Amino acid sequence: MEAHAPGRDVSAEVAARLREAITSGRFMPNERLVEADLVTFLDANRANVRMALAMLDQEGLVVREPNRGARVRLLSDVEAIEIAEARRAIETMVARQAAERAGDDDRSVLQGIITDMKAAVAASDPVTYSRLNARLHREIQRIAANATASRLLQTLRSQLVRLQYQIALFPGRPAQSVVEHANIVAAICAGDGAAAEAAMRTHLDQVVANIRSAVTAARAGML
Amino acid sequence: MEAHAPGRDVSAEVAARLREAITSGRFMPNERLVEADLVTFLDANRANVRMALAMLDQEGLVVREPNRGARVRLLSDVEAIEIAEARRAIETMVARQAAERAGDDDRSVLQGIITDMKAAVAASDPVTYSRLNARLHREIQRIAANATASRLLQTLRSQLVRLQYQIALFPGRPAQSVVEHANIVAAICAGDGAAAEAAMRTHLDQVVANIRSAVTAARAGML
DNA sequence: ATTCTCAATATTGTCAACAATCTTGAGAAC
DNA sequence: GTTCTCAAGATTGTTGACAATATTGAGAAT
Repeated sequence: MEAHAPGRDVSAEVAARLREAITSGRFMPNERLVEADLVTFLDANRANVRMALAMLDQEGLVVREPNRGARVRLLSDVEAIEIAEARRAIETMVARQAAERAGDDDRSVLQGIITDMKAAVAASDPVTYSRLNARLHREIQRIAANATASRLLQTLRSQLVRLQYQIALFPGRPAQSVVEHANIVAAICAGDGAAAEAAMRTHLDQVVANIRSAVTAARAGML
Repeated sequence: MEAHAPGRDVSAEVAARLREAITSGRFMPNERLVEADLVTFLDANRANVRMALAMLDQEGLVVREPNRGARVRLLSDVEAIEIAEARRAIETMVARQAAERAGDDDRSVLQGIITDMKAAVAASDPVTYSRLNARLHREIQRIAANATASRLLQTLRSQLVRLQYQIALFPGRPAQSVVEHANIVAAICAGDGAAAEAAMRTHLDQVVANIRSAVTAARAGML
């Protein structure tokens, strides 16, 4: 009857490590993921590696072909845009729910992030800004308290990390983005669900447009 | 250099069979999924059964606990509603895209389904109606040509099949539903994306409301 | 030089045995 | 009668060997 150690699910943990490796760029898109190599890299046995690959396949981060192994999934242009559009559809709903459910402490957290964002923009610090950006979206999800939506958003976003990086570095993008974020926070703090949804949509319209630019730039061989 | 048989992925196929078994009600929510039993039921080896369970866990149809095996996931009330809300967010977008992309042949297909729906309602045939309902939503997805959204919708809907059944049998529901569907189709055929999105939202607002009723009814022990 | 063949290698897929953990039920202790 | 103990059985987790398939590269044929 002891407090029993977590008893973590090994294959899920292996999958988490592999996910992190892929999203952090340790493996490139289309790169082969050879099971034997992953066994040593992830410090796991082959059965768990295979299960992890199956999960990440289901998740859309990896593609498997029978008898030919797994590769990091390479997104086509249209897939990248589709994913960004799906994210927009879900996250606008989340913004509305956050506005309906935010408490006083939640509001001050959000406003604090906006303050830090403005400082980061003033200091021309895109790395810090990118981190605050991620944190703001996470906080909004937490406030919305919609676990299903959060799960969907996490998988959608993990498929786009590489592009997100490039977008955050678009010249002038943070300066514009911080205004959009401030509008979202203002609407949430006012408890105005419709306004929060609209502000989030405006923001994510920009993100979708930027991804369109990014993929056409990539197609033109500029990356 | 021959045309090489598909070379189907066995674990994916096993997962598909198990998914079908769960969504069709062969296994009840919370029912234990013992690996040895699944080996005989699915005619597969344990390695593939375990991979299938991992995939369906990732998909949200199954829950696994370390050293305690897998069960059919039992949705809580809030989870069921969250899933319906997420579906609404995605499918309204799909309706808009379908309106923007529908061709003449697409329009006639959709209108044909509406005609059949009216006939099914007139004949008080909820089973046929339910089938047409599923078919209409599938056709709209096909027309929208958004593979990512279709994939998300498929997994979301698979988690709700049991509830969907009950809702289709709500007295008077088909008669109301057919009007909503006709409005969606009219907007799509008119190429009016905004109207299609609004009509789909109206329709799915009803679905969400019905799921709220269904879960509260279930909680009251009426099912 | 190019293409073809095919054996050697690399890699994935399957399987069964074993280990680790959990669950059950009969009997002991109270 | 109820609770506790713990051994037997049931189930999940891990490992290694083997089979099946794909890839590679050197040499043959043209």
